[in-house]
Amino acid sequence: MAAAIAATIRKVPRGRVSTYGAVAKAAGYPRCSRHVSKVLNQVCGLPWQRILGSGGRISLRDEFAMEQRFLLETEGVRFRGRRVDLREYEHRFATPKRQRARRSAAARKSQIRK
DNA sequence: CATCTGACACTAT
DNA sequence: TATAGTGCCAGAT
Repeated sequence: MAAAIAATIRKVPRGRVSTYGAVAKAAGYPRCSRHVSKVLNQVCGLPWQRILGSGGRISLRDEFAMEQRFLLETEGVRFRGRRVDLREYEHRFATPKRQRARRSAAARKSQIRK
């Protein structure tokens, strides 16, 4: 799985970005956004700067966030304040086909919520 | 095998 | 819109 995630991340072309959730989903693990972060942190050789939080937010510490932002701008990605225009830069992964048990996440949730 | 952890996502304030 | 709290999954320890 870690490999799948890493591979997915590697698919993001230069000048493009993606989000943890999107990567996780594309890799076939819809709810494992957190693992994406772990993979990024452990696996070397990944375009980590192209992975952002939901909505294009940077979840890194200021120093690293600055670094990431710099790198991305170098690749041609423009920032809108503290965020990135995902509308334009979010990379669209090919159909994963592995659409894993998306179960009734919503159902389960609503059951708990109300 | 049991617990802790993580660069998150999502909802409610 | 920004901040805080809660849920989640699988890898590491």
